[in-house]
Amino acid sequence: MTVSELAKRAGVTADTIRHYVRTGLLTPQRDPNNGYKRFSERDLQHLLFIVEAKSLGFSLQDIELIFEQAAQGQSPCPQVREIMSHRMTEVAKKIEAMQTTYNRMESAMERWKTQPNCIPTGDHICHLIEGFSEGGCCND
Amino acid sequence: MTVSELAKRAGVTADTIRHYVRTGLLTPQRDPNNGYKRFSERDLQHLLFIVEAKSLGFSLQDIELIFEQAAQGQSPCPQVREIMSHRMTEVAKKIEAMQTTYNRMESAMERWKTQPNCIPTGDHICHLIEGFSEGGCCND
DNA sequence: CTTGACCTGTGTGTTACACACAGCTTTATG
DNA sequence: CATAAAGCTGTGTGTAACACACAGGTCAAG
Repeated sequence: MTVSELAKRAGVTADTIRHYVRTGLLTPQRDPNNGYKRFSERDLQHLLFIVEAKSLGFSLQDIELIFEQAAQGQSPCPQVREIMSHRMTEVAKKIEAMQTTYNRMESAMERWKTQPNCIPTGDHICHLIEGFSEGGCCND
Repeated sequence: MTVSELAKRAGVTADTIRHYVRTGLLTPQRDPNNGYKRFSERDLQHLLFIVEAKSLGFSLQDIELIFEQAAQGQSPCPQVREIMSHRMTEVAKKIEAMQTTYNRMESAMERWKTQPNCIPTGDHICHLIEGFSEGGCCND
């Protein structure tokens, strides 16, 4: 398989695959004629694994670790469980942070409805943002 | 002010400030004696603006745009409103995607409780992940 | 054989900083 | 005053996971 054939079969872009090859997650052979990457069925299997693991929140580094474990004939399952709980708390934190930001954005938008545009005076840049926490407005 | 003094007054790290300087968001003078960055009160004001805008979901590029507008004496407010609504849909999408991932993670963890560890056979890498969507288990 | 369409590998850009590191400053001490 | 330790500085580079640009190679049609 070439890069684009593999990409089509796995539902990812060719660039994604190239990225995985560059970082060593996939190790295709090379066509001696033109230097093109040549992928096997096993490579496809690995790629599908990557896609699924990513959808479960694993990072590419996590996945590389799992591959290494498995390549040594060792069960990656204990690591998988451990990494997963790490990632879960991480993701939870990120969601919370983004939600906090989103809430701030909503309340800003709400307040801005009643605030006019203002011209920078040199003392301030944009009253919509500046002193938003304190509730100031350019016409106060 | 030096970098670290400014950092302390704004509650950010010195590296953050150095980053803003490198990208042109802050433009301190230089101490002719030692080449150190020298910040003014106006720089502090700009930095505080950056911090606040970031907490409202603006990117550094957005903020640079706002600075440019204001520097030309034009009101950045219309742009600010427009960018904000862009960013809000972006953030909402991200939150949704992460929430989806999180839900998948939760259900994976739940299912894994009853699944034993398995040893890679060459046909598979980790049954916990592989075929998770189909509900397979290494002992099926 | 040539034209055009498509595909390839490699190099670089993206976001918002954190870290490493050699060298300069400042402070404490003798 | 000399010196050594502690701290601070600027610059260079690394991070995650790709996307994009681009010069050149490949393939089918004519």
